[in-house]
Amino acid sequence: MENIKQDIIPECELHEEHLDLIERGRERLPETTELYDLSDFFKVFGDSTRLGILFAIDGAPMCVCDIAAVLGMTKSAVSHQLKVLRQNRLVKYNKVGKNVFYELSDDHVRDIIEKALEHIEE
Amino acid sequence: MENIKQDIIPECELHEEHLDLIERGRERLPETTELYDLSDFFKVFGDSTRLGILFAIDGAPMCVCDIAAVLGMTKSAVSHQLKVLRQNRLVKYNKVGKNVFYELSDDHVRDIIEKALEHIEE
DNA sequence: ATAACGATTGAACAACTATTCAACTATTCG
DNA sequence: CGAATAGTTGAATAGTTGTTCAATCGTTAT
Repeated sequence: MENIKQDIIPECELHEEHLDLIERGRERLPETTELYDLSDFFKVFGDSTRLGILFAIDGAPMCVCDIAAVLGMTKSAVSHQLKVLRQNRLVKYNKVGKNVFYELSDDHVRDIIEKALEHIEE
Repeated sequence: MENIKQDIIPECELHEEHLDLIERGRERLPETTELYDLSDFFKVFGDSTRLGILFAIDGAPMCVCDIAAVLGMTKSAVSHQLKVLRQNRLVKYNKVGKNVFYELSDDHVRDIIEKALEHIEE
């Protein structure tokens, strides 16, 4: 019975010829931790609820209740996602009485979303 | 027995006062489909394997086998992620004999990643 | 033809994520 | 104080996602 071909770290016939190509490819890779930070950052934008929140508060700070009203969601669901946005420093907040008003932390956020929209609308 | 307070679409005491705020928030929201397209787009970047592929092939086209060697992964795993990148038009490919060479589809991709890196490195 | 190789694919499984529900904190107001 | 309101949080659940494994497709070479 034959040894089943395992797919581990592969070397194709061009491997020897491509050794320097592979080496240069490896050099272009950021460090593992940076790669993870970067993908984590994008993950935050990869959810329509969180994006919705960012669009909603872009321009005028809003309280959780109003954000929830805009999106048609529960306060709880919105609050959970606001926590993610807070942890990633995409929003800042301001407590006034019983209400907490959220706004975009800076213009960077807007920039990134606009770049993506440009790419999509092609 | 009391009616348990449900959290449905909420109206806080400021609701009346905030009606126009909420209305303007709603106007800032893109259409639902656009919001989904946008978050789907970001989801593609929200995975370190896919980002790794994009960095690896940035500058020089590479075959699947070599990309796998750079990342230390199986061809299968890489191929699955290349499929996602293809479907989102972030890479284009070129078949040469038995090999398939992948490269970035345009400079937009680089731009978006750089913007994000700027934000992270703060 | 048939064997070998690069790449792709579908199914299965494990890990992760978003929403819901219920309980809880903090602030205001009677 | 006690009741009401805004918001947060943890646990549970349902849905999604990434990798592995095995099989398959397409091209090249014998």
